[in-house]
Amino acid sequence: MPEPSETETEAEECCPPDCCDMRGMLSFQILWELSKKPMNGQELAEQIGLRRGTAPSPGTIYPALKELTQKNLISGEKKGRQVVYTLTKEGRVGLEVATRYFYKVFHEIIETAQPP
Amino acid sequence: MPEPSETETEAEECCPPDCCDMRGMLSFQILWELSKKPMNGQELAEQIGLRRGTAPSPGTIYPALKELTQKNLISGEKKGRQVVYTLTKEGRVGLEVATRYFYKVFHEIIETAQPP
DNA sequence: TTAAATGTATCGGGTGCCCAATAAATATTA
DNA sequence: TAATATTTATTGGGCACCCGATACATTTAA
Repeated sequence: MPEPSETETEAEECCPPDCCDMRGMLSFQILWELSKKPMNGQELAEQIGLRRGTAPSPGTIYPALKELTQKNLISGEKKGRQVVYTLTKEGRVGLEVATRYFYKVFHEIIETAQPP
Repeated sequence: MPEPSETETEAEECCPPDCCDMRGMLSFQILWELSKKPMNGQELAEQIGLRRGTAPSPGTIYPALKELTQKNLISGEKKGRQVVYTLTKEGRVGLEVATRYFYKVFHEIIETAQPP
């Protein structure tokens, strides 16, 4: 594996700010990622890490997946040594509702941010 | 004061979903609201409540304001019995950084939500 | 068959958000 | 002045998120 970036000037330009806490919305983000494509725990953590700048650790992601499974919003299927998670029908509906809510609360904030 | 809605069919159509936890981002949201105009605690809670569907309680909003004050991101000025909060210069910078981060993490999600 | 690597899962400890209940300070009204 | 209303603030308890460390299961390599 090559050493991280140097030639890659893009890298991640943006990390969690120290002005305010930016935790939260993990389960929401998991549902959204899984709506794009089914994934196992690690890939999911990586995808979320791509957006957040830092990937959630095992102690964060797996309890969240367990919770969402118990709520019947996602379901996991063993494939070899990994567990691939998929949105359930209930999960799709939930994500839709949650997305509308998220839009209502935050869209104005997003719109004041001009893309780089 | 007139009784709440009945003729007003709009009201709030959207509340926190039960599919996933939507807590978090409070201090971020406070900074954003204060960037629109200086406010006291109650008005701030009402404004946030307008977006979220439910307003944060005193036990939520005042500790957050205290924290932000200690971090020198906002500053409060007593006006009669209320304390009017304003963004500090540091707070403005912080909000900008935080907004860029928030955009990076969530803009795709926002964009998949078609406005009602 | 061991050994190493990969992926899943749990544990203990910490923080921010969240509430209802309560208290305290200030301003207004009686 | 005394009672009421308004606003601020704290307390105690709960939960989701977050981490590093550790353990376990399974697959692959030696």
